[in-house]
Amino acid sequence: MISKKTKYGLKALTYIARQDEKMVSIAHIAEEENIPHKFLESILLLLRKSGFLGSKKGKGGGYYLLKEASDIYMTDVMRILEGPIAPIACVSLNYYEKCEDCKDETTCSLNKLMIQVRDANLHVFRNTTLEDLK
Amino acid sequence: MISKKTKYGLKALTYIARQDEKMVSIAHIAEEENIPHKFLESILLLLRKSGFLGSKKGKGGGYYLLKEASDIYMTDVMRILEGPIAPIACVSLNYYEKCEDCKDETTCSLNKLMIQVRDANLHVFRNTTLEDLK
DNA sequence: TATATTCCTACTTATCCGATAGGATTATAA
DNA sequence: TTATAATCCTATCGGATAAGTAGGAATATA
Repeated sequence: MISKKTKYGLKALTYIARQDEKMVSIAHIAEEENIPHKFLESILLLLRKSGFLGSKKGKGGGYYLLKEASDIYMTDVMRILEGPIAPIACVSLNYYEKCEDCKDETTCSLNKLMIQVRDANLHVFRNTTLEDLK
Repeated sequence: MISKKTKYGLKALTYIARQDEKMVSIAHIAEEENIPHKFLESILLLLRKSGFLGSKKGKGGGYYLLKEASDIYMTDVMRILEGPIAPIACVSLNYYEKCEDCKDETTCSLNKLMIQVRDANLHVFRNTTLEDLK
């Protein structure tokens, strides 16, 4: 199950993507999408620092997409918002960690299943961009 | 990411499935698979109450599979150990819950993506049984 | 100068995960 | 009968993480 952070983040990105060219404020998105204002603020800050969004301070300011929606892949967004796409760290491509209790990962009974799950999810996320959510 | 409960549960089930007919004790599995004894105890209790395992108390007792490994589907095991297979409750088949912040689920921008993820995972779990993990 | 925005750090609160404690119950076998 | 070895059961605990909040600093506009 994805976190609320991820859900809110995806909704906000979609909302911004729908407003071509225009700047969108946190307050506006929070209102329209029923997201707690301060929580959304921290999420958009993260998305800006991760290179998805640009921002403008001051009156009339807000957020905007730095790339075309069709160039923003769910693989990248999910990794920032939710973390690993793999169901377990020992088969993660981007967040790999050794399994503590396992003697040998390659012969672990879970290995094959976990890789299948990872790849199934990767397939979906690699073939979906923000454009598809609009 | 799956919980340790799920990981340990799957490993334990696999271990039991490998011992044809024989009873296996918590202590034995805990030792072999490097799982904390008391934690494993609670997991096996759950799996027994959920109908996957039978048990026998007292000296020489332990756990055993109630069905053939090839009849134990990952869909069922995962739902007990990990909960919903869907990435979000509002598209869950077995753990459905209404989305709070959403006006209309069917027109929600996340809906299609979440269903795709759900189905991708379902496909893997429906086509994997405990036999495949042995 | 008033106002509206983002930026930033820290904090709080609640929930869940992982693990443990301690004994009750039950079966085996010496 | 008794010692032993197992599951059964309920409760609890510490720490991490999730979700959300506070409060002001910085910046841009009109």
